[in-house]
Amino acid sequence: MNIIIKMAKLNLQKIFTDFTAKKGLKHSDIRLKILDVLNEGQKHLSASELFAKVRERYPTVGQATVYRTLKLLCECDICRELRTEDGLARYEVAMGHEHHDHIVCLGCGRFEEAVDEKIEKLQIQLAKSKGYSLKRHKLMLYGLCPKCK
Amino acid sequence: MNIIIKMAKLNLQKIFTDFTAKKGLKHSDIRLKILDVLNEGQKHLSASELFAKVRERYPTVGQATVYRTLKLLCECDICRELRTEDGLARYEVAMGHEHHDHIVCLGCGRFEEAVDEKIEKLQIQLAKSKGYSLKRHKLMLYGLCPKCK
DNA sequence: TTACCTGCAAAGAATTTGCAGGGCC
DNA sequence: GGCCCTGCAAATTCTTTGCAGGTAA
Repeated sequence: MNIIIKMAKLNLQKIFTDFTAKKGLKHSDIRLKILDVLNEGQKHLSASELFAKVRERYPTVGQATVYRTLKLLCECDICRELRTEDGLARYEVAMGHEHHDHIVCLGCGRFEEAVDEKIEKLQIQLAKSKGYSLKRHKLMLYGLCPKCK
Repeated sequence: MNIIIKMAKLNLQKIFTDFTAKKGLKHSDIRLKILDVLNEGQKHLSASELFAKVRERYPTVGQATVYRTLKLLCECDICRELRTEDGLARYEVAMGHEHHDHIVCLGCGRFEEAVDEKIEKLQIQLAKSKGYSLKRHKLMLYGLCPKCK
């Protein structure tokens, strides 16, 4: 394993462990395993997809544990939840990655990341003009990709 | 009823009727009633909230019909579906209203509309830079409102 | 020992589907 | 008359909860 990935992984594990400890929870290997699988796998996994991947490697893990762990991971901002149009909650590791938004092809369902600094800044101003202090945002762009146009 | 609202209502009804006719569906008063209730009520109703409102006025309507009608209304772009963080699908009449995005207070849950022309334009460019032609987008801003700051 | 952790199964919640009677064209 | 429409209830799907045995501290 690439040394940088390994360090990132250890780092996330430490952040997670510290978070659960501070919350008064006990140490759990299974939670860390679930974090690993989420971190190594493809992005935008739904809970049940993640559950399937976890089961491949750790066949005894129950799906309630996966749901409970995802909740904790979101609570400490290691991971974030996307609500897609299919109504499923999807998850991605957010910490240690640059912030990004998403662009989805309406033709083939292809899903990629996108970000524009100017838009980010304007969002802060827009919130401010309404009297809000912006904490975060979600932007989804829907269109047709080069192949589907 | 204000004459302008009345005309807008008739207009939406006509668009909807034309759409269902073109789709080979038959005329249905109930669908139009559901559209009216959605159009007159407060924004961002969930399917079950809409169902409750419809039932107040038309006690025999089944909730399956409300769900089916919402699907149709979204298909023809009269209404749009918002996926909020609570996992519920919420609906608002989009046609005949200016496009807008939403800003949500993380403190009290307050929900208002927001829009910025520059952001809109930059989104189109951002999509273009990825090779996509933008059809639509969803932007949600999360922050603290003046009262909750 | 006290609480948390976990898998399992059951419960819940939101939404969809099947069906049978009724209505539009 | 044929096909769509509708309410009802059952089925599905995703997610949460309760429980009983196990485990960290």
